[in-house]
Amino acid sequence: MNAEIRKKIAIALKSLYKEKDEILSIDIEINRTSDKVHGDLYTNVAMKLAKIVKKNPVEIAENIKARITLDDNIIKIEAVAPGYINFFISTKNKYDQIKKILDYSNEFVENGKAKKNIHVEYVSANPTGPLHIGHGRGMILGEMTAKFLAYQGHQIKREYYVNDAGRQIDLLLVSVVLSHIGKSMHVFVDEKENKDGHMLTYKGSYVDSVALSLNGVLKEINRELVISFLNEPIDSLIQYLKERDDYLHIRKSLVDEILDNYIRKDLEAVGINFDSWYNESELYKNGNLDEVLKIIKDKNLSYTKDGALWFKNTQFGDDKDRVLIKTNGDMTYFATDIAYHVYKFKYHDVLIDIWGADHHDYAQRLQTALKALGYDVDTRLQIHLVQFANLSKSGQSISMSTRSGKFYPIQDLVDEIGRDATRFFYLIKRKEHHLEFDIDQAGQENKNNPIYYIQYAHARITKILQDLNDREISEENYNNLNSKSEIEILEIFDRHQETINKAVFEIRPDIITNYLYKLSKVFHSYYAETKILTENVKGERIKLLRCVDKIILDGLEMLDITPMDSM
RNA sequence: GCGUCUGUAGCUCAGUUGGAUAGAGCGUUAGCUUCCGAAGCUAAAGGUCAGAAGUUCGAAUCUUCUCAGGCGCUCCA
Repeated sequence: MNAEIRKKIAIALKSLYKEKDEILSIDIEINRTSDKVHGDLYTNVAMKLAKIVKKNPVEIAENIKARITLDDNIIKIEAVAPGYINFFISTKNKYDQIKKILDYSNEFVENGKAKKNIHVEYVSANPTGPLHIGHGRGMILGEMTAKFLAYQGHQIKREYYVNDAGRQIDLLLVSVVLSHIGKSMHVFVDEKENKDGHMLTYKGSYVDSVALSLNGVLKEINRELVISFLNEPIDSLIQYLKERDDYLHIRKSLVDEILDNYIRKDLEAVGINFDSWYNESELYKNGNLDEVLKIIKDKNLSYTKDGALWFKNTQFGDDKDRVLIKTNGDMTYFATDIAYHVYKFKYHDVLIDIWGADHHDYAQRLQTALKALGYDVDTRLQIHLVQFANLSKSGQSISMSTRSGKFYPIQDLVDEIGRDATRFFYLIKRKEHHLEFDIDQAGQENKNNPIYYIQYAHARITKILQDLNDREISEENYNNLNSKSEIEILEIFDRHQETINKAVFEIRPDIITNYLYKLSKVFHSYYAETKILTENVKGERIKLLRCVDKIILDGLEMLDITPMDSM
């Protein structure tokens, strides 16, 4: 409808101001009125024009109005102060929405738009323990990003980057070794000195189970020798482990154990899927890392100082230069991440990283480095930062640390409130906003819980359609759909297409959660005031319900949430 | 201190590209079951859109400053 009106106005403008390009190129906005008194749609184009042609906006509005003819759809036009042009749309047009919605399917592909090969990386939590609720938001938003991009018609690869070669793995390894020799609670001297109470080793109870599973792999480790390292800084023990012939084998077993028994299961519980898993250690093996470091050196983007290799970040506006290779020879994440992205660039048009907002600074650093290496970062790399979720339970905010073992596993959340509520609540707000996630509310089975409320709408409709059986249904007479809530529902229908499209193209699942909630609200209201299964069931009402149900089902499918026919 | 995200009702949030009188839910208060699922519905009260200035015919929306909160500012990841 908007497009039709826009076209009519454009024609009117052309006849009014044929010679002026400035006017003809003006963006004609058609919006929904906030009050029915003003009709259904309005445009402010006359007020915009007033500035250009220096005339009274109401007069302009009148002129435009005079050049637009009424038809089946537009039954009345008015030009009012301070310059709005209001359009009154026929009920016939509104009822056409019902057919459109019943014919609709989740298809969004815009013709003529270039389809790209896009790599989406998300979660990528260190394989050092179970995933917890702090990972939840990035997990689900990552999955939705990939899904919506696929809806847009792009070719998507969803990848989990496994940091299987960094220091965290070595620290976890030490923790497991300690458990293996029965010294789980040991605290190293450098941990004791750590004033902020920062643990180096992992203290979660899962460490003991992992140690148990790795019993065979660890059996060659000499208990007495390990104990002799306990009164030294932790790096002495790490050094010893790294020098062992079986180090790589042990490390791989450890990472596999964590991935297979924890992370993959956690992801499965929430319904997160990956096409591929890429190991950081690959970058060492296949020479990508060395290659990138060589290019950096050749381009004179690095220098050596204090025994470390530094990237010249300050040349590109950063506060300070950043270390690539530490004095002890270890790579920083910065170095391996550059190599990983260079690798990804080889095979994909666009890279998307879904990261926590705490990586903001780091994101810029990485972009700077890749730009310096000559990549078109502005068009080919998007780093989506996801703000933190503050989860609370019983009024208490939950804080977490994998290291100290104090965390709330995502598995527990799923067990408690279910997979679908978990997904829904993480999606309720746009990623740029902080999210308050009240676990008590998400677990409730009443109207306080939006996902429950939406599911309930679907269940009620399902029940009615089931009970319909052999009842007599009258032919649809859409003119009867004129109660307050029926009109309201029709208006929500009218917004359907643009809402879903906006959600998909702006990658905003929150728009869908919101829309479904509003629709459900009006539906429940309608349900309470109108009895559907009367003696002679009105066909138009059944059509209306089918539409509501279809929108809910389509929406839930987009969010990968399972509808419940009964609850 | 610097960077960044945020600030709308007691709480959690919508608010379309700047448009007409600022919108929900929770909570509070008052009501609604011979009837399709009351796991629900209706209504009332509740606002200096953090504050100030600016741009504009018009600002919750744009600009600047101030204040408050989250996150980051390691040879951590």
